[in-house]
Amino acid sequence: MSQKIFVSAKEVADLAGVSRSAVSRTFTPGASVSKETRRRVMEAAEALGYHVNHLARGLMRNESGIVCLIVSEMDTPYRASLIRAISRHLQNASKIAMLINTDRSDRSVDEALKLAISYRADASIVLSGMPDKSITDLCVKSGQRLVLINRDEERQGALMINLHDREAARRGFIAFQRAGCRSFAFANSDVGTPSLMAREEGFRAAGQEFGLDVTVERFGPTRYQSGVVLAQRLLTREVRPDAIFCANDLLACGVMDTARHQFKLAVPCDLCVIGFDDIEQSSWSSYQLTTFAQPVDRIAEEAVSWLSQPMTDSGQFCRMTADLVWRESVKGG
Amino acid sequence: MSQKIFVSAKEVADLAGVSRSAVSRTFTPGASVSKETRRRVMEAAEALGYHVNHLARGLMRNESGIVCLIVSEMDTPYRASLIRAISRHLQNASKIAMLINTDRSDRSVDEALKLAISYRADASIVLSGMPDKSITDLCVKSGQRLVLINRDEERQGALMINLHDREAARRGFIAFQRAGCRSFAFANSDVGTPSLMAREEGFRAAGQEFGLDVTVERFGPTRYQSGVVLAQRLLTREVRPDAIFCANDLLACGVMDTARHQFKLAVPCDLCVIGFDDIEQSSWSSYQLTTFAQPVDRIAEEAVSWLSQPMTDSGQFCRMTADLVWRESVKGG
DNA sequence: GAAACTTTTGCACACGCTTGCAAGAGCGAG
DNA sequence: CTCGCTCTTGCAAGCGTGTGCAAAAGTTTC
Repeated sequence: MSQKIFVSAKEVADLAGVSRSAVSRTFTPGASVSKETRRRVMEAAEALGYHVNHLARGLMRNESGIVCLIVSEMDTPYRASLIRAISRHLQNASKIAMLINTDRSDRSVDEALKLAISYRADASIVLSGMPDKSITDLCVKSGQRLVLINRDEERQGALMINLHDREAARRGFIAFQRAGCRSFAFANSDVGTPSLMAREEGFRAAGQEFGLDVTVERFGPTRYQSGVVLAQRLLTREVRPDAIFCANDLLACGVMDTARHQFKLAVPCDLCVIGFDDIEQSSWSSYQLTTFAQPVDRIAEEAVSWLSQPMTDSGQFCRMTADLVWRESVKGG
Repeated sequence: MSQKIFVSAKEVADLAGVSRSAVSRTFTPGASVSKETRRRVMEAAEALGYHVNHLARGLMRNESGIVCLIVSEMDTPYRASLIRAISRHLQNASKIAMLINTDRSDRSVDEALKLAISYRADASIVLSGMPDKSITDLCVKSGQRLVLINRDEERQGALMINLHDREAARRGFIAFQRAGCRSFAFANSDVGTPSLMAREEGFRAAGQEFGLDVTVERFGPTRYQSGVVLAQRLLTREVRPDAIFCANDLLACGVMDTARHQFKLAVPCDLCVIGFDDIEQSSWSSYQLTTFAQPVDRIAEEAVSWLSQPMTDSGQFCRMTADLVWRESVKGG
């Protein structure tokens, strides 16, 4: 191990000819220091390359400034853009994001939260998986803030951010109807994430409401390749759907590509497609996918601003609506 | 501010009826504790929900376990997958990733490194921008490890990971020639990142080597939309290129889409395209892009494993080769 | 049973910082 | 000059750990 030799407040104090407290106060907003002392301290700090040790500060203040982001498959477009938005908002709030990768297993979300506790994170934001209740209770009991995004299960003391998934799916169904579609399908992954299931149920319920059949197909993880398989299954049915609602844009891209290249179908003429998330690729001219946009920036803003609000004992729900972005994958926008 | 009340080693010690040192040793691998004491400590810790305070431990050991990832535009596919790979390798090495977003300005890379120092990070990995020499010197002097990925500028005491960009570009040129192309172009962004410029120069040099003209166009950030503009400029030239090497896959996607949809060109018949990075989208059937693959996982592995190796004074270079992934965007792979 | 040795344990200090407290410095009013 | 006031400053305690040191406990050997 390399010997680290960071410069400490003591050294700055010695060089500036003041006490350690003085340099501490210089770097503490709102503390009482004279103009002159501050100048000398800053000068000495600059010369030595001094930077306050946030670890020690966190230890004293009982507030580390660290916020853990717990996420799997973080290279997925939607996840990546959410991470980006959150990290930006955190930095604006003078906090810092710690990234915990939970790719390995579902249990690893619990491990992640323990890590968050170990680093005395001020808060944790969970984007993937669902932690065990005993762990979230421990977090909350320890005074950590906890935000669950698209998890849709109640946890005491946490903020739960969700979308109106069911209602969005219903709006999607109606859009298909307006476009003159007659045979409706829902393409889902088989991971069973609450928000994905809510979309499926919403779409199904809409079918029931209008007395129309909905075929549902589920397969694999929520990725492009699953979309390929789903399209192959759906488009070889005896009655071929002319409308497919995909649980997410990645699936939709796979579905569209397969419909076009393998089945030689034209979108939207032969097949209408709607997705969910509004990832960047959906706007590319190969797709021009009509989709529901996740309000990524608002989610990030809501999550971060909640972190600095006074704690309430009960859990708090925050439901946002996903706006439908009209492009070319549905007839007659 | 919420009052945080984490349980400390003292409380565990009291409950277990041992000294505080005992519990400290229980959680220190290789320390001397009897089987019996360890059991009682673990029991008490479990009951109270105790977790070692990594902040305090870092303070004592002078080793925080934190590694800063300094990156802008982290929702870009290549960046996102690199971040994912690095975070996974870090966790395997019992370290934790701190994510610093430098979207705002180039100066903010320096700010990011100062933040890394403040949190006494064991190391920083720079994926975007180029920090000022005075800052990197301070990092190294403080005993921090520093990894620069695709930055291609020497820094004392740092590990610099780069690809053989020029050579790859040359191989690309030859592939175009074999495919029977006659009019060569290079599509670049105008951000001037060293690795992007190296690819451009390599391609240019190859043209010179074979006595063939290369037209170069630069525009905007390194994104899809810039690819659209670049295609529009290149494909309206009096002599239309039939081979375009794109500095990266995102540009290539924009170029391909525009060539096909706006100019009604067939790829690869009318136009051959090569990209760089091998992002996921390149394998989607709408693109089937022939491209040079960044060895993302090897980069991450190399970076992380270097962190635990003894420090050398001089900088260290690590050059990897990008393998050409043959798909359908060049004739006759 | 005692000596020689190993293993375990508690004490106390150190890490770098914040902050309450009381003493000091400056200053205008009387 | 002295009193009372405000603004600064240093002292020292404390945050939750790790670890060297010496004492205590346990184990082996003769």
